Amino acid sequence: MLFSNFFAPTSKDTPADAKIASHILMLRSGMVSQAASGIYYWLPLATRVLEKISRIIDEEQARINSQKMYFTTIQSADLWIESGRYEAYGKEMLRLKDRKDGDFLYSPTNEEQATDIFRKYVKSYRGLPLCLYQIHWKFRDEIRPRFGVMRGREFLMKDAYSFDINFEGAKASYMKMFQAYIRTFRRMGLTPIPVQADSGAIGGNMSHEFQILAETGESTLYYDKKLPTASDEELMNIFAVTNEKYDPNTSSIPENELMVSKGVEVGHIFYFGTKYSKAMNAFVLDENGNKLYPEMGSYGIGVSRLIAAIIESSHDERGIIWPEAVAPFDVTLLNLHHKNEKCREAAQKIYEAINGHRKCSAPTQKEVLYDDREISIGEKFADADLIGIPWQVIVGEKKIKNNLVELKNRKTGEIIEMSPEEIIERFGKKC
RNA sequence: CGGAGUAUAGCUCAGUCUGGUAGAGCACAGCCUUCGGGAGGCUGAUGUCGGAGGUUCAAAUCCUCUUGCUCCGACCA
Repeated sequence: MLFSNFFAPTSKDTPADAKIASHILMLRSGMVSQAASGIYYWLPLATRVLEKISRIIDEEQARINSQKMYFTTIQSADLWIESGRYEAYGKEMLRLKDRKDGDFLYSPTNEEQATDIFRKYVKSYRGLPLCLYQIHWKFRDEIRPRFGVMRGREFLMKDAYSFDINFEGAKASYMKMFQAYIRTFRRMGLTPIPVQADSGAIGGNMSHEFQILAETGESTLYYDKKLPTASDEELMNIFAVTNEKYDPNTSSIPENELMVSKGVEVGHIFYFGTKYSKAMNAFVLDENGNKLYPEMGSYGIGVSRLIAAIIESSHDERGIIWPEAVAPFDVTLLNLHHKNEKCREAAQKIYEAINGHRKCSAPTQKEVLYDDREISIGEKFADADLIGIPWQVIVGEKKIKNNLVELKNRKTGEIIEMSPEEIIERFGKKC
């Protein structure tokens, strides 16, 4: 992608409304733009990150046989009346009327629809277990939206729904999803902290939140200090709670091994048994021909919030530092001297080698943002650091005389000099 | 929902107290000079002063109503 063609309206000014790093940086880097309170446009840069995150989620869901589909954003109120939540959900739910004066709502969550699609088609215990998920927009009319996309009203959420034949099956599904979430967050360069949680409006009695440590987080976490170094399997059993549940008198962790930090909730999983299957008469026949109401769970990841959480946990005074797995581009190419023929040639050659072979679908292919704009050098460096692509290839006239360019690591600041050919070897498409 | 603010150019804000020609910096467009960390100069374009009503010879400014947005609290992926 050529930066001169790329819609990323960066700014050095900090908008007055933004208070926390992720909000400031998302606005300054041209990722999002506010459309209304708690509602944001997602510009191309942010969209790339949403897609990177979604792909990781998709891969990890596939591993546990959770199948992707789309529920709907607009739902008929009927299902919610049936489940009993139409009244219970309150003002947070956006209610709508169609032209025939029918009652609809914009999905805040989709348990009812998942149960509905299940009961329509699954009639036998042989159809279980089943797990369906989507990554789709939700709307919750928060009393007070704040911190940019961290607490927006409209947000992108991954939500999965599991159906099992009995409690043991449901618990196994819950545990599989638990592990999948740990892997998902770790692949994004994050350290998730699973904490026992209340199940809120979703209902049920087994629930965990996944928190990411961040100074600006809204939750206070108490956890065993072993946690940041634990393996995926160990994480599940390590002590961690939010402040609402922490009681120093009953805590099993000695004070000197206890950590207290602020966290951002990025995932939440629930087991709620037959709450919806019974309310909505979703049943299958078991091997004896008896009615069996499936045991259900639901599993959310706040995809759009994750972007903010990642930035909160990975930035410096100059801008964002993307973990490689979710970066909008793998590498950015800065041509410092666009009037210098050698620089132009070298940059163009590198750009084409990385970006040129669009037919190549090898998994090693890298995406490059080439800053070809005719602007000052300082502005290029500032934008590159602000946008936070993990690797910067810097082409300048001083080095190119000796057939050298620089490879700079955004996170460490480390610079390695190498030839354009070596850059191509490292980032070029390999078919 | 309770409390507190705020609304003037794309952004950050001045001007409002004390009514009298709509402003600055940044950004934007053109030209010139620069060129290893948001450089400098010249020229230029940009506004229903959030909306409605009122007072007045005259309203961004005073009064009334209204809407949006932000912040602080209790709720939430």
